[in-house]
Amino acid sequence: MSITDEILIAYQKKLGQRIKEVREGKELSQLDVASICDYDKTTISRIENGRTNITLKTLVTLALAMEVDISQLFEFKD
Amino acid sequence: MSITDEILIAYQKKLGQRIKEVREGKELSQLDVASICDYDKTTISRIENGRTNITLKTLVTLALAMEVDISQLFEFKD
DNA sequence: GAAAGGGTAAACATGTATGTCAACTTTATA
DNA sequence: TATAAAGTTGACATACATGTTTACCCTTTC
Repeated sequence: MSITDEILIAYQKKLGQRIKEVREGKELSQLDVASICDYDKTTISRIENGRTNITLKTLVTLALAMEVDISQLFEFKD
Repeated sequence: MSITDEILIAYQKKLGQRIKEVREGKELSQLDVASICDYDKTTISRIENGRTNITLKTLVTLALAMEVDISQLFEFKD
């Protein structure tokens, strides 16, 4: 486990929290977002809990589903 | 090739251009960044040319190497 | 011309994100 | 209690990002 890996996991968690925050702000359930994205709810849960090294494609899909800019998903502290 | 895929590829290209812009602003070559990240220069070239669905880990690594916030990498139009 | 630096590209291996399903917990509501 | 909705987790399959090597194209500089 390198330092970069630790930073990555911390970042995954913060991004997941931010995605959850945006989702809840739009009053959407994980299942709502999953269904709009045509993802399984498992995927949304994994992302919000910082258990995945998310790809740009997934970020684009989530941002479209929640009607926000991707840059807004990166608007968090640290 | 779905509409989402087309949006993704357009996004990959814009992000790649933005990464290149930031790198050149710091007067770094692709090889410089690759060496700091411990990546092969092939990887940097693929990313800047929008040929890869980049992961968060790679974004974190590039941002650390170029000493910018990840959010700055998403600061481009559209 | 030759050599070196910067960038691009194809091919293959490996690791892992996501797809998918099943089972579980938690919370709310009746 | 029980019923349902929301969320979590584990397991396995598939697709693809990245690691790596090799080879190539441009410039520039000698």
